[in-house]
Amino acid sequence: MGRQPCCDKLGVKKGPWTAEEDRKLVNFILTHGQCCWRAVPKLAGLRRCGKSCRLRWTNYLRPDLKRGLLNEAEERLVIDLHATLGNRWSKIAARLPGRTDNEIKNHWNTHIKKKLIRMGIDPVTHKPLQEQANEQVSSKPNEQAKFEVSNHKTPIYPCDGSSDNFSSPIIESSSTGKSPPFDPNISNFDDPWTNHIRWETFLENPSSWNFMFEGDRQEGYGEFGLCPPAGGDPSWLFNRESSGVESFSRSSFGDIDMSEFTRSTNIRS
DNA sequence: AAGGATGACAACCGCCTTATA
DNA sequence: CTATAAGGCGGTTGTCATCCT
Repeated sequence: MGRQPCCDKLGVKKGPWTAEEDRKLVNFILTHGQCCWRAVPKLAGLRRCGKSCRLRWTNYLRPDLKRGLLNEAEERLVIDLHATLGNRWSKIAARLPGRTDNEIKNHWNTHIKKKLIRMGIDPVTHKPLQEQANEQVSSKPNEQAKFEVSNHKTPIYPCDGSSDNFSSPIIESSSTGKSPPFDPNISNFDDPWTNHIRWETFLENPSSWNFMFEGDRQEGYGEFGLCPPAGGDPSWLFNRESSGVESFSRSSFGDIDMSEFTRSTNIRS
């Protein structure tokens, strides 16, 4: 037999929470802490599903939540993270203290999406809409089309805080007519840090990428879309399919110390 | 003033993964 | 090992407030 059902579907209340229900839930959580959500409605005296209680607490009642609209810096961070992570709202929310995945998702759909479209940027691919239209017009063999999707560059948004609206993204190079972006022999990345790494050294010297498996770092990389296979081939990083990232840069490695890595790979400049 | 359109966001739904009997 | 519920997540809908005609 499996577990018992999360709640009795009959007699469960739906719809907006009342102040009284909020008070009961907050009192219960503050007194007993977060435990088995299934048990919460009964113990707290609520006619709600445990799932509904969890959602209400995590999205609205948690005392560490920030209220109000996302500020400009938070918005920029959301856009940057979305370019790397896509619609993985919980991962994005994990990088914004006091914000919930639901809140960020709502803000994206109601504000940021429209703002990007007004700026001529596709909110899904983060590419200029014009560039995308051109790509669709020119018919290409499937493999080439697939490559060009993976070859798109994450726009770089100016962070001078000078404007309420963002400037158009700076696309540092065209995505067409180039070898795959992760080809270490070309090292023609848009990100200066990435471009200055001697990737051939990285591939030839397995110890230079051991830093990826120290401590709990691997989990951290997952947050940025990087999922290195333990003991595998370092060239995994250059393969979008296996690494799971559209494009990577210094920020793809989070805020860890990369000095040993850059030293061992003879970083240029 | 009425009512339709739009914006904002809370809440629900359904699916997937993980945990457990 | 299997079946099934819990928990988590992303997509979608519902509701209320405000704006516009």
